[in-house]
Amino acid sequence: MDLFMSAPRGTRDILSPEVEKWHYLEDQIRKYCRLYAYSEIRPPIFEHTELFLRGVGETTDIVQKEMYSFQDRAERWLTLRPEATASTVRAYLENKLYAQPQPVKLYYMGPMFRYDRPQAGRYRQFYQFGVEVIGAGEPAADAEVILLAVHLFAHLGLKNLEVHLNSIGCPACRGAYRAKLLDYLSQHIEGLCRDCQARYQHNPLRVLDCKQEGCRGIAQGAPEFGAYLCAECKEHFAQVQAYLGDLGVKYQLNPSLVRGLDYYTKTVFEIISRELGAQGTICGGGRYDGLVEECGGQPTPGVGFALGMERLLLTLENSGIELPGLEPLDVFVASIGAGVQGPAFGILYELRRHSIRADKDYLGRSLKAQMKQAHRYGAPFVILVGEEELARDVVILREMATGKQAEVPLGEISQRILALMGGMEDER
RNA sequence: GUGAAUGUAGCUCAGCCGGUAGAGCACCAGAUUGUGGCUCUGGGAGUCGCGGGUUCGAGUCCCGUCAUUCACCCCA
Repeated sequence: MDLFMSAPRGTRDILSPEVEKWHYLEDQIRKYCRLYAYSEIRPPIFEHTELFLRGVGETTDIVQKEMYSFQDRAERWLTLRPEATASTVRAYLENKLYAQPQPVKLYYMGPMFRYDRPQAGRYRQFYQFGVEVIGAGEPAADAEVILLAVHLFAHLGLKNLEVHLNSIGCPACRGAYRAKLLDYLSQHIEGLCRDCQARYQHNPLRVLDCKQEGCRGIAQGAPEFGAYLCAECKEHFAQVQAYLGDLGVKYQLNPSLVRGLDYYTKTVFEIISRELGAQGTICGGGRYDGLVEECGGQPTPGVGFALGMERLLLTLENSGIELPGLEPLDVFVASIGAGVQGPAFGILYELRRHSIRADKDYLGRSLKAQMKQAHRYGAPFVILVGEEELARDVVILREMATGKQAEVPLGEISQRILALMGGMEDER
């Protein structure tokens, strides 16, 4: 196939019957956001590149090698958003949301873009749902955000998800810990893998998360961050855990959970599925108390998460959870003979005006073929429009399940079907 | 960015030591001309991912390329 005839690498088309599952998920997500009193924000898909450099952090993998950046005709540097927290914070400042009652609780849903090697559960254009609570530094806000995700997952029927929790402290205590860690690692530098020798330079905390045999051994002996958290961070983390514990949210402490974005402070968490292989993180997030200030605002705390829609769908599928698919048709209108096309089309419109989901054949096919089509669409009723009947101002109404047919006057079609559909509702 | 596997009809796949492509499902049509689900019969379909090489001849061997998948990396 010619290159231009296939979607770019790491992108794809989402079609029925999959798209109906997306609709369902999106509906449930909106329902839960409403329940938790979050309002939607729809930031632009691209932003000034500078926003991500400052917000996400110059040393992160996202900024260094995964951004889709380009210049527009006026030579502005723009970037397709790789995540939406930076945009949300920008919008918070630009729209002066700090002047509204705090905290501001927002959610977003939409495509993100990262130039990365595609893999199961990893795309270059992928969809995230995320929430942000800006203006609340209390541990309860951390707990609420985690609870929202956990609650939603439970509602969708997911079990056996792991909530991993850690605290990476504030700039003050992280600095102190970082110094200790660097000191320790410098004594074992020759034992680290090549990647970790690089991490030692720009993000030593990540060494703790390395999966290489040698690095793991060294990480085992590294000083524990927990011991270096300042009093405030320690107390904050303890309260987050207390809230979650009181609500019965199961979680596990994971000291090696670091996360790759620069803006995180204090609480970080991931929700992981074992059904996904290597890309097991469905949901990741944490607190970012320095980000608003970094973007030019007053010091303002924030906490949130992002959830990968494709990974969520994949986990649901691998867990054997069936999501609602394509809705069946209510009525199929079959026409017999070319002369009745006009009246058949009129009846179709009449049904639709009564909110009855209906369709007909458009290829001039045989009645037999039309019946097959009606069956395939799952229509419980078929209206047969024939010349003989039309001459007497009636049509035939066929109930597919039983094969029973009856003549119905033209003017009573919709009411008759609505009555029958109501009857079926009652039986459920 | 690194390593590996895969790439044949819409879908799932078969195709032996190289000899000019097959099955099932799906789709379409028919089985006394105005009726679905079962059955039967027939039909349309593929430049064997793309490009090059070896060979008398390549889906089958070699190289490149693109894509998918898996692992690394990273994260959603």
